[in-house]
Amino acid sequence: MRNITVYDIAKEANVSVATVSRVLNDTAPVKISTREKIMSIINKYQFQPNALARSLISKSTGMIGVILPDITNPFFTEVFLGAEHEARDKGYTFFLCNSGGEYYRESEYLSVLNEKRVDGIIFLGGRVNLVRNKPELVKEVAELAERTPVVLINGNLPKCNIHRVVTDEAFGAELLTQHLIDLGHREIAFLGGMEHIAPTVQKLKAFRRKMEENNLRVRKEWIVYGEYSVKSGKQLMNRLIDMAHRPSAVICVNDFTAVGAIKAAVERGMRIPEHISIAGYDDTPLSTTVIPELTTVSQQSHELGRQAVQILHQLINREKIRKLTLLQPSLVVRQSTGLYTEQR
Amino acid sequence: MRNITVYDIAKEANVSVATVSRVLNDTAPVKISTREKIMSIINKYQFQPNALARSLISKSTGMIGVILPDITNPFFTEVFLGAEHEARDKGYTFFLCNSGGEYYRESEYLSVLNEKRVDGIIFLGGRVNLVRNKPELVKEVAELAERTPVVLINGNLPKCNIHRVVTDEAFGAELLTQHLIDLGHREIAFLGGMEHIAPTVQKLKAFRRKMEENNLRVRKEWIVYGEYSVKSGKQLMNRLIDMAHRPSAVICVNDFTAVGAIKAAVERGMRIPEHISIAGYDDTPLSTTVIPELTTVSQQSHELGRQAVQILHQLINREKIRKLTLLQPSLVVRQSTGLYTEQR
DNA sequence: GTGAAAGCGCTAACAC
DNA sequence: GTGTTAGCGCTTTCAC
Repeated sequence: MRNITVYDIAKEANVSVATVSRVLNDTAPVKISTREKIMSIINKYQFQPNALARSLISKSTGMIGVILPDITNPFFTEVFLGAEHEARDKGYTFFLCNSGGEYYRESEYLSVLNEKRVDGIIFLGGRVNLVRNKPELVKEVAELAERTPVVLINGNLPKCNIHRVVTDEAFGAELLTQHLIDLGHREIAFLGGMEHIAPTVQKLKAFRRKMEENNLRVRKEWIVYGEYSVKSGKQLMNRLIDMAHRPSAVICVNDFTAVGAIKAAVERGMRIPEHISIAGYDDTPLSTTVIPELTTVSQQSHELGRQAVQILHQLINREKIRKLTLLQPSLVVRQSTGLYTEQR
Repeated sequence: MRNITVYDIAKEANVSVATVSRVLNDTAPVKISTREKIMSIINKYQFQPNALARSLISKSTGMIGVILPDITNPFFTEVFLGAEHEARDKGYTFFLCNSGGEYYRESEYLSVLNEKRVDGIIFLGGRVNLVRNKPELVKEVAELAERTPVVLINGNLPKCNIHRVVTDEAFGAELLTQHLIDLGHREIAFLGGMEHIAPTVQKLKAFRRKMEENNLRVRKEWIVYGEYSVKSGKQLMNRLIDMAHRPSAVICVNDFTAVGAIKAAVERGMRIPEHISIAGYDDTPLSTTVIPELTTVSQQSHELGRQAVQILHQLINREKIRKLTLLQPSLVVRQSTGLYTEQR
């Protein structure tokens, strides 16, 4: 069965395709009787105009591409939800591109999104989180950004001047550090994350600064790099526990890592926060799921997504808009951090 | 700056658009020297053919729509990952449609996916999980399925004969029930889920059957409906704990609910599994994150997604393929269930 | 109010 | 091997 088109509708209604198009788009007055006739035929066949053909002319697809490293991480999932929420009444739909953080897959997706002529792109993780980037990787995005609106979430690309919406991750880390210091902790460790990933570096730097400000020493063996997973958090925490001298508090690079750390500590018979305070970062749903509930920093993930779409929308409509949107993170104190005690 | 097209390439290379198209698609031999000339111009301008125009002709977009109720639930996220994995080398990309389980939004998405002429649709949750469905809701999907390949995951639509890939949820519930009985439990409760949702009904029925088989009584106040969230699990468990007579084991409708149940029990000073055994369903990443780790049933979520894409792919290529693909769930015993003890 | 026809960017006969 | 041309399904001037 051939697909039904405006021509079929026009023919059956004894009008021209132009008229059908007019009622479809309400783009010019049509005599009420002919409009009704056309509508009834449209309904009869459940006719829906081919969006491809429309987009070819209108040069807009109503599609937004989202490139993110890991759909399995609730942080990204929350960002997506925020984006989706904002996009609802604006009529956008989403291409979800799960890059796994691999650059070649990011490149592939960039290219696909371009071919499919998405109206805009939201980019998270992977190359936009690199401390020092490869020129080719940057160039790919920069060139695409000249044709298609792109916004980076919690990331950056050198010399690119691409629109960004970011939370001040350093500030979040400062909040956390100060919180622990206020609780009386003087020996604090930093767990997880990779040395070449910008958000990690920023947090770590802020942590160090805050410690210094308070005349507290940061032991270098208490800065342990790893990944961003529960598994990694567990391993790293075990390493920490095995040390002759343990910290009384631990800041983890994200909630996943913190949960892993808690698991390791509990398995080794420690009580949290009595024996050790553990803090996460991101305030994912996971943080209220775990026992004890996690003290963490809210990145306003939902809001990040919302704002990104809002900016994209303005960009698509050729409105001028500030390049940088900064959101303030906030400390969320729950049960996994407590007053420093001798009891270790 | 106007968009660059095959015409621009053709002009600069002193050939016709047909030749450009030929090198683009490798659809006919082209003299090597002209091919090279064309390629160099393509590279020079970073030309990428407009997929919209291509799709208009080829009648295939390489896009698959995924409608699911909650991107925040790791079960769906794992299914998506499986789908994405299978789709990689097949060249599909995904429209992610988060319905929130609301029928009107499902309808909207169905309509959008149709207009955008996706090559196939994967449908999870919402209306395909209803015990008794509304004809309009069914009709929408059925009609679309005549034009576009559709596969349902863990769902069904009456009289529709749409392709489905499902896990045998009843069998999973039986495994779980038997497991608890084998541990010596005789008083078991069922927590969470809604009365009109098919997967829940199936599990519950299987639970009852298995109990009967073992001459065990199912108290009706121990079957408590609710939702599928951590919060709901917590509430329901608290209700159970408040009862004069408590069960020694609890089967939860999904992992979220089980985690909530664990939280409630722990907060009330109970130890798991010493005081009460708690089991989940789905084997989401959450189940290894919680303390104690969750005994649960694996739905093979990743495989569900993989198979769905595989079937879609065959459907798209007009291959004949069985309507029903059944996956066997498997019991995953971890720490949250244990031998029945008097200690309560 | 309505129709004829051009054109969006591409592919695929068909001709040479 | 390569060019001409007719669509794919729609929107949009420009006439009338």
